[in-house]
Amino acid sequence: MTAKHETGSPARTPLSRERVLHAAVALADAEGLPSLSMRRLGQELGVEAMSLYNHVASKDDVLDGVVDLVMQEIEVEPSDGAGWQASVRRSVLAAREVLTRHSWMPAVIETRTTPTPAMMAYMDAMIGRFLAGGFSVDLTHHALHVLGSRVLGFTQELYDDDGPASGSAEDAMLLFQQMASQYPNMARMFQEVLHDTDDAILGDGCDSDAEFVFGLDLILDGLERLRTAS
Amino acid sequence: MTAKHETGSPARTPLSRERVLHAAVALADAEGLPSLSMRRLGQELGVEAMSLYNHVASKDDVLDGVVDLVMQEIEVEPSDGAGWQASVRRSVLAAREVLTRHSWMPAVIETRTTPTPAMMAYMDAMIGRFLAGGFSVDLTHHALHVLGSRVLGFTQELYDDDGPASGSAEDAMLLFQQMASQYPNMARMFQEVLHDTDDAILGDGCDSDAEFVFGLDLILDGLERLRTAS
DNA sequence: GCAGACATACGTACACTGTAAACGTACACT
DNA sequence: AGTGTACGTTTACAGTGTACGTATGTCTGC
Repeated sequence: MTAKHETGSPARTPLSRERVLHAAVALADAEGLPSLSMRRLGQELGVEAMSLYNHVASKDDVLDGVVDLVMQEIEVEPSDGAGWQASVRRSVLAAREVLTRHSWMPAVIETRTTPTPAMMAYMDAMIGRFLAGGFSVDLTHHALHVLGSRVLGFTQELYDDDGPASGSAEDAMLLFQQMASQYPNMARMFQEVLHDTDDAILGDGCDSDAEFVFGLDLILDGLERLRTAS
Repeated sequence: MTAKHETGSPARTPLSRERVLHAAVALADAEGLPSLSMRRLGQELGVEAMSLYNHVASKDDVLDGVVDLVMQEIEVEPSDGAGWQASVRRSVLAAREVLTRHSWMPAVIETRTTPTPAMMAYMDAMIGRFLAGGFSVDLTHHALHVLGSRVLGFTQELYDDDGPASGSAEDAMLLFQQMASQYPNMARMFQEVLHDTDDAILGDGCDSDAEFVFGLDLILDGLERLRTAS
């Protein structure tokens, strides 16, 4: 009996994944992360909450999409010949600028378990900058850990473990080759790092305690140098 | 009609704030942060959820208390004469050890807005180590920002703003004097930093963008040194 | 010993959350 | 014209934090 089928309806633009995600970003920007609920989001789009599920799989899916969308705002300029340091610096600051603009992002990212394509692309570009700058793969790996919280403005320790038995060896190999084509630098680093440590594919192949100490000492040494210089 | 008033009840130990908080830590340790709900917590204590509210003000209060409790686990040994670097290092690693043991802590801390006493004490001791090691107040201030995510294993950017008009100038002064007695090093740093910048009491008196760049460059310089050394 | 007072635990209720299932409608293709 | 599919709605459920009113202790003054 809800028959309000006025022919010549106001031609509302149909929902779509993109529209949902954009609305989600806008909502979080405007009213904060807690306001980003499915009902509120639907309301924002003039639609019932459950309708969203025709375009996104779940709220987690929304959050993943939102993260990816925002990460794409970080423009990754090619590294000109001005040296790795300037290049990395600009890139990190670009990321910070975007994440500062969407101040709720760090909190969201920390809840995500799998990195999104845009994050992978960002990391791959970052790794490329270090390698092009004359860093060994090993030192590049360390560098990423040290920058850690700085690269994206939060502690990441991402891809902690991809799940203990999340796939067979063949699956992993396939995934790796697929990754290699899209994220060559990342693939190269993984390959080398995994080769060094005798760990199996399980485990991300780096000792997080050791990485922490490495970064800590790098910072402490830098501070000591500043102290004696003053 | 639920009259089961058996005199000689099993003498259950009465609830208390301490008991609630300890149970909360144990629960989060055992079953993860999402399991830490008021109902579940009451269940763990053999009590209904609402009964907890006789001893804690809210769930936020529980989380604050839990953070403080865990922070107290970090033993802050006095700095022996082995140099500031060793002292700070041990202290940071001690914090990391505790936070690793309670892996849900970083997530909780990020949700807190006001630092707890135990966190203040930890920071005060840390500042003291730098000052005793010959750092200027200014460099100490920078150092804290650089260590940032390292000190406690997460990005803090704490005390963003204590609220724009959260108190009069006299209130702020009183609060400050109270703080000065308990956290002398912190008070000293605040005083000097606030004095340098011409900002009013409002605003934490440090340019977070500048601090970010300072830390970033310190790290990049350290990496460059490692690169040329290899 | 007993009455009243007070702290505390309980049950209920409300406004939220995400989302599973069933339902209706409107358009596209055969 | 018939049919299938896409998509929005409705309803419902199991959670969450917590405000309110009631019942049960336990302790104190007479």
